[in-house]
Amino acid sequence: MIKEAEASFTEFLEKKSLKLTSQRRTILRQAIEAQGHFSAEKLLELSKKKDKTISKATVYRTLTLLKESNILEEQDFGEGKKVYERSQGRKHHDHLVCIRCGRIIEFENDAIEKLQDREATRQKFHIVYHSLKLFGFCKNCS
Amino acid sequence: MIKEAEASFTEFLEKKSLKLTSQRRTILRQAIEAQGHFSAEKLLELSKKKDKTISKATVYRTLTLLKESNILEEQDFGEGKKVYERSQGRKHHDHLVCIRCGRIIEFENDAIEKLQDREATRQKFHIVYHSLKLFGFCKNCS
DNA sequence: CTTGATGCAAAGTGTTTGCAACTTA
DNA sequence: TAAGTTGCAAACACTTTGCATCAAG
Repeated sequence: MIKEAEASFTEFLEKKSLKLTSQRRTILRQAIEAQGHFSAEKLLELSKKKDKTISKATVYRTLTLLKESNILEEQDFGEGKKVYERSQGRKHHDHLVCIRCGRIIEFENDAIEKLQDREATRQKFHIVYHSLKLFGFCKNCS
Repeated sequence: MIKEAEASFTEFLEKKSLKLTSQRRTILRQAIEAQGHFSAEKLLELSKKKDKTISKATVYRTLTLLKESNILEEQDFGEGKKVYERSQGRKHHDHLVCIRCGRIIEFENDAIEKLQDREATRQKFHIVYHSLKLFGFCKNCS
């Protein structure tokens, strides 16, 4: 998983004549190893544990590259900050967000996707990406 | 439309022992008269035209009340700021967002909603509200 | 005349940027 | 050794808050 991510990040960087620095490698590893959704702040904290000189600025700059290279996907659950999740090698999915405990449940639903495409066609709209979030109470919080 | 909104805002305020000030009335009117989606900044600008003493703080504080009273709905299209739209007396709808020209198209799709409910049931999740946004190119921008 | 509301400016939050020093290819 | 990268702190954009003053009920 790390290997795969490093390979595609390296390729991405080379294609853009950018450099693979030790900071970028560290941040990438922490991002891939982090499970679930994490914020930029969390990623900085994790990265600092491996290399205490890594700065906030570098984390934000690297996050931009990781998004561009489709290794990470950015999500906004309306908590005032963005969160990230690994996307490379994973299927597309949407989210249920518990507004009491903050738990996030992922789901895949092809039928919904199909209807979205149909709706877009009806509107002569070309979908590039979408975001579906269902907010409410999870089974523990109901 | 204004009458209806003023009536329910008044009722909301009374229920909470809050006061209907001239500023709140002005901001409410501008919010209802504004068409489409508008930002806090835009609402401040509109409100200042009617009463130049109205402050940014009051607009933000009033927006909170207008959301709580279900007169406005908050949307985040990922442009870095929140936007608002009138919700009272309107049907629920979702959005297509053009990532080139910024155009926002509303649509209603009961079939999608039904599938969302079914998915939630499957996950033993109780939906309170949801957000579905399809990002891409509108017919003029394709 | 009590309680809540206002305007102001300052503080907050998450994120971005200018720049001189420093690495990578 | 040229070109991109870093850490730092300052700048940013949007939103919230503390407080003395003001107004609605």
